[in-house]
Parts: sequence; structure tokens; C-alpha cells
Amino acid sequence: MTRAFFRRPVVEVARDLVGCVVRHGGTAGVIVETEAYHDSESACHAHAGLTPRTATLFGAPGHAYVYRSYGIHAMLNAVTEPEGVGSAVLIRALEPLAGLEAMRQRRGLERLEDLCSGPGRLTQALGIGLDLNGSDLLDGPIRFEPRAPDFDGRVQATAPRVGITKAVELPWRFTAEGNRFVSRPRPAAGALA
DNA sequence: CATGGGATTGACT
DNA sequence: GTCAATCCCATGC
Repeated sequence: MTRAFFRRPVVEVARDLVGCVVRHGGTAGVIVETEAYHDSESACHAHAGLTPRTATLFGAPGHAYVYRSYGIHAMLNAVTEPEGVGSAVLIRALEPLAGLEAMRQRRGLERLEDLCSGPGRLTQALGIGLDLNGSDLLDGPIRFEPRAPDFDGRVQATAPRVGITKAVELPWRFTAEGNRFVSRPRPAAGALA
């Protein structure tokens, strides 16, 4: 994974991150679901402009944007595009890969499908908190690793993003087709990226 | 300074 | 299906 990988258009990065690995501490998972956010559309936090909250989004690519949602859940994003552009890829679901016992302890659940299948769930499972906002994804506590060469899953591109009220029409949700760790609602079978 | 809403989840009817 | 929990922080008076 390189800085140049993240400096590209956010939609391309969101598509290409499916199949890549996220590692934090002893835990890791394969990304099976992402969403793209860009300051040019109103569903993105950066749409309001540069504020203390969104500073990370406008910063250098390849860094983590972590924020709290609904007062409870931490959300993990990867900042993309050149510095000055507010954009990021939300990581929505992982397929558990390593540190399963730590994940089960943090989540208080046993079922594999319940550990990381949701944006708030995966941050809890990996132990990712708000203190990691702004940290480097290439050389920091959270590491993004390239897609495994044998990743054979196809990437599905047509699903609308989840839980937003604005710019709902943009098909910027990407999932590993047919993967059982994708969060709900499951996208219908559709076009491939 | 007060207020309101949000890239969600899980418990309960 | 419905609904409350709970905390930043942007916005507006």
C-alpha cells in the first residue's frame, strides 16, 4: 500500500480497497464493504467546509479519519485524494482474519458474522478509537495492506450508501460480491465494478 | 451559549 | 418493526 494509492479519486480507492487487509494490534480483517465520500456531495462531512472536525478529511491521503457517530460508535475512514480535497473511504465491514479471540472478547459475542459486519462493530472488534484520528495508515498503529493476490471475489458497485439522507442516489457503496460478512442491508446482485 | 442531528447498534414489542 | 442510548461539534441566536 502506497501514498499514491490513496491520492487517487476516492471512488477508485473505495473500489480497490475491497479485498485489502486492515490490521491493528493483533487483530486483522479483509475489507468486504466500503463507501466513498467526497466534499463535492452533501452527504460528506467535508461538504460543510474546513472545520476542526473535518480537518483530517482535508489532510494528506493515507491517514485515518475516525469520528463518533450517534454518540456511541467509532467509524473508520481512509483519507484519499491530494491534500486540500476533503474525501475519504468509510470501511463498513471486514471478514475476520486474525486475533479472533480478542475480537470476541471486545464484542462479547461468538458468531464470526457478528464480529466485524458493520462500521461500528469492526472498530470495536479491532479496538480502534477516536484517539487514532489522523494517524498514518502506512506507518502507524493501523495498517492497510494490499489485496491478497489470490483474492478472487468480484467487487460489486451499484448499491446506494447506507444511513444517509442526502445524495442518496450516488452508487458509491462497494461490496465483495456474495460475501457473508457484508453488513445489512445486503445489496441485490447487480453490476460489477 | 443552547440546540439539534448524525456514515449505528442492539434490545425489546 | 420500533426506539432509545449518548457525544461531538456546526450552526444560529
